[in-house]
Amino acid sequence: MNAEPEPRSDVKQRLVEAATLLFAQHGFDGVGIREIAAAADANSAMVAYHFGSKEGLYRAVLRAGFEKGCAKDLPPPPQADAPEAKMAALAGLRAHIETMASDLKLGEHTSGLDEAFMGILMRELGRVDSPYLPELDREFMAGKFEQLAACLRILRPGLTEDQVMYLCGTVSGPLLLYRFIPGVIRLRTGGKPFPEDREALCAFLYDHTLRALGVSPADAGA
Amino acid sequence: MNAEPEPRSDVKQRLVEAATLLFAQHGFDGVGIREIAAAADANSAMVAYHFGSKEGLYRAVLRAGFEKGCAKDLPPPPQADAPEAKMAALAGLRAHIETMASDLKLGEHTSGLDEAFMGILMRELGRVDSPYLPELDREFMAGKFEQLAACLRILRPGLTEDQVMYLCGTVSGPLLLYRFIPGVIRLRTGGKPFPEDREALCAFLYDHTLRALGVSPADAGA
DNA sequence: GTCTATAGGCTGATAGAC
DNA sequence: GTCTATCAGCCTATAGAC
Repeated sequence: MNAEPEPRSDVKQRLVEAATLLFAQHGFDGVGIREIAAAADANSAMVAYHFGSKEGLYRAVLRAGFEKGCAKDLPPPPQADAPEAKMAALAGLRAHIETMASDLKLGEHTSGLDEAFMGILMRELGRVDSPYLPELDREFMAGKFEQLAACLRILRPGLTEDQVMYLCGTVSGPLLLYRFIPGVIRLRTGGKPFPEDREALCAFLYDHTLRALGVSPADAGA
Repeated sequence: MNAEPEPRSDVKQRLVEAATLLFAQHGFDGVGIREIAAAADANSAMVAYHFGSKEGLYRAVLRAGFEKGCAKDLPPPPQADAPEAKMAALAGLRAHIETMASDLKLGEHTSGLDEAFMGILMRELGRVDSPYLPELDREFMAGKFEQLAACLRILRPGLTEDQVMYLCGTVSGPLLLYRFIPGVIRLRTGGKPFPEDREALCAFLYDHTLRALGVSPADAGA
C-alpha cells in the first residue's frame, strides 16, 4: 500500500560512486575493496553483502554509468523507400552526432563521476574479450549503431556493407576519439580540455560528413 | 676487439614477450611476475634482475612494442608557401593514412604479440594520467600528428586551430576506432576481424576526406 | 646470470556478534 | 544492515647459494 522501504543513507550508492572513481583511476585489480569501502565511508563487508562480490560491484558500476549518462532514445531508423527518406536520414545523422556527443559528455564540464565512468568504459571497450560488453552493447549501443548505418545507407546508396562500416567509422571515430585518448589530447592542447565547444564540434562534423557524402541539406527536401 | 657478450638464450626478451601477452589479457595489476616468469620459462627473480621491478618490465614492454611496430619516418610536413604545397599536402595525407593503418596493423593478420601490444597501448592511451605516455608520445606519436595537421592546414586554409583539431579527428578517429574497440567491432561483424582489406579502408578514407575538403587530386598539381 | 627460499604485506571473502 | 575479526592465499622484492 505504501512506498518501498527505501534505505535511508544509501551505502549501496555510496559504494558504487566511490568504486567508480577508484576503478577509473586504478583499474579493477588495482584497487581493493577495503580502499573502496573507506572512500565510501562504509565497511568492506558491505561489498559482499550488497553486491555479492567485488566483481558484482564492478558490474553495478558499469550499469549505473550507462543508465545515468546514456540516452536511450533516438529517432527510429528511416525507411529507405519512404517518400522523405533523405530528409529523415539527414535528421537522423544530425541526431546521432548530437546524442553521441552528449553521451560522451564532449565539451561539457563533466562531473568527476561522469569522467570516471568514461574511463572505465573505455578500458572495457578496449578489451578483446570483455565478458561485460555483449550485454551492455545490446542494451545501450547496438541500436545507435544500426540507426546511424541506416541513415548513411540512404544518404549514400550503393555501398557495400564493408564500406558502410568504414563510413560509420568516419562519423563515430572522431566522436569517440576525444574521449578515448584524453591523455594524448591533453598533451596536444597543453592541458586544456578539448573540445571546448560541443555544438561547434557537432556542426563541423555534420558539415564535414555532408560534404563528403555530396549531399546538401537543401537537396534533401525534394 | 670482439662482439658484445650477447646472452645466448635471451631470458630478457622471453620475459618481455610473455609479459606483453599477459599484461594485454589481464592488465598490469591482473597478473603476477610469477605467472609471467612461468610463461617465459624463466625465474621470477629475473624480473628484478633484468628490469629492476615489475614496473620496469612494463616500461620495457611498451618501449619494445613501439620500437618494433611503429614507423618512425614520414614525409616532412609541407611548407605552406612552397609552390607545390598542395600536391605535397595530398601526398602527405595519403602517407599519413597508410602509415597509421600500418602502425595499427589494420587489416593484417597480426601476430599474437602485435595484437597484445595494441591492447596494452589502448589501455594506456585511455588513462587520463598515464605516467608513461608523455615520453612515448614525444618519441613516437607527436610528429605524426603535426605532419597531419600541417597537411590539412594547407588543404583547407583559413580554419581556426580548434577546427584543425576537429579535422585531424576525422582522419585519425576512424583509423583508431577499429583498434580501440575490438570487442565491439567483433559484436557488429559476428566475430570476423575488421577491416579485412587495409587498402580498401585507406582508399575509402582518403577519398572521403578529399570529398569533404572539396579538393580533387587533379586540382592539386597547378 | 640463474636459482631457491622467504620475508612482510596485501588480497577477497566470510563467520558471527549486534 | 552493519560491524569486527580473521582466514587462507596471493603478491613483490630480496638475500644469498651456486
